[in-house]
Amino acid sequence: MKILVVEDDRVVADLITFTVRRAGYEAVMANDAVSALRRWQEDQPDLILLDINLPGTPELKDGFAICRYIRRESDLPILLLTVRGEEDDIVNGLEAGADDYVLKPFSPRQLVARIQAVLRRANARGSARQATFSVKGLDFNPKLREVRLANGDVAALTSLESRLLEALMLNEGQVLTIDDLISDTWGAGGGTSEMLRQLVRRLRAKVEPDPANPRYIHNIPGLGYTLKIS
Amino acid sequence: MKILVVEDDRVVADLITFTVRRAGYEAVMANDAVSALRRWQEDQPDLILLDINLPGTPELKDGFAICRYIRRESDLPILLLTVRGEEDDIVNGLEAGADDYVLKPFSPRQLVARIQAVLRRANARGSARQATFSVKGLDFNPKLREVRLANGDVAALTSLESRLLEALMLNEGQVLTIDDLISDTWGAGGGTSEMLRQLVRRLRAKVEPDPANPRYIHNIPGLGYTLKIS
DNA sequence: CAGGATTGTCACACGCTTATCACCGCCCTG
DNA sequence: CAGGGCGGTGATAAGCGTGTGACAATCCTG
Repeated sequence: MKILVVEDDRVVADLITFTVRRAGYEAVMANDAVSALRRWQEDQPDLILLDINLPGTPELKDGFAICRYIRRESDLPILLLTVRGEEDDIVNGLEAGADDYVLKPFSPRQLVARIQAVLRRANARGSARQATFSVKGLDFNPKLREVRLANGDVAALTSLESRLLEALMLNEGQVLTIDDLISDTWGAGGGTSEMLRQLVRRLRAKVEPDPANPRYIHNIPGLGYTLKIS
Repeated sequence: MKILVVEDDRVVADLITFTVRRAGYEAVMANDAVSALRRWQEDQPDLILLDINLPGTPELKDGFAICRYIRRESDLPILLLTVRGEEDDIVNGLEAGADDYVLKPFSPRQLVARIQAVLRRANARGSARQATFSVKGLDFNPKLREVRLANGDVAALTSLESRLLEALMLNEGQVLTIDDLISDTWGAGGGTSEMLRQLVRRLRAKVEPDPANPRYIHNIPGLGYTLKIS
């Protein structure tokens, strides 16, 4: 179990990492918003301890933004660190998608208890949901970023390909517009339609038995793409 | 947005309904398991606030049973009300299919925040369901822009064909004038009657078993077209 | 630093969609 | 019966969206 600790105050951060490590978790640290997102993507933690008050760039002003961003991308459990008395922070944070909160200052035992509770909850939630999407003939494991094709072959996807396929599989049978797919894959205002076309092409090359006659990823001219069988 | 509040303690129940109503939701109350299921079926709420400790019949001993039952039947979001300290309840409830939990006693704002969070998540999940028109022998999915014919064939429609068919299906049995159809398909002041004739022709070619003797799309001379069977 | 994988950019060709023109048959009416 | 409105049919060309190939830029890794 890996925990990402996002906290700008070095002293508090060290205290937290010490605590969680003693409780048997692996700890990764980040001291501002940007490095937090970076660590999140690279280290793939199982839980995030997120300080609300963060120094950061204007567009990622505070922890709420990170909260929302991460919540859009995954169902990773997020535990907020808030200062006692700031109830607005708690409400805002929960609205932004956080799972629970811990008041600073906190006792180590309390912190560990919350972490365990949230992890257990996420576990219950996740076991109900499927960790691996599968459409007929296509098994997709987003964590490993692998698809098992109908013929048994396993194809490794790149990060972008994986995101695109996940977006398509989450909405199997319904049409996603170009803009939807772009923001799902690159984030808000990230990519262009040209980039999407290339990405679709590359994903098809890995996933479709005959990329020229797609069986899964179909284009709806003027609208976007959809994932369906045959 | 309608919320079903299942809570046996009259005082707590009143407090909850007061809170959710002030937040702009409609509230329906049930004070035991049986009436909860009854309200669930009759009032078709959008979310259920479910107290775990309920007095009830043996086979519906507690909230978990209701949780499982409702979860089997629908994907209605369920928010548990649990007493602080009973952590087992939370885990059991989440495993039984609940979406989230709120600890009693709770602050009104926290309750509302949780409700909004759960609704947002359910909304993202449920938008996957597709609306599909169907007239006898014709199944039309406007999102995918495809029709399944009586013989099982699936025909892909173009953007304009899809709009025309949608207009016709929305007004099945009624006569739509040329101008109505033009503005429905091309927008205000967009097309000509000649263009409509061509479009009808192409749509018939895809949808009618015998385009020369239309079974679905009929012309009413001097008026326009109508969609009806045989 | 080299080399590969990943990702972004450009250019082009094909195919489908759609608009427009032309023609024919039908019904109605003067 | 002639003529005109109306609707069905065919063919054609313009236009756009999409697929594709090649290449450059970037990131990551040994």
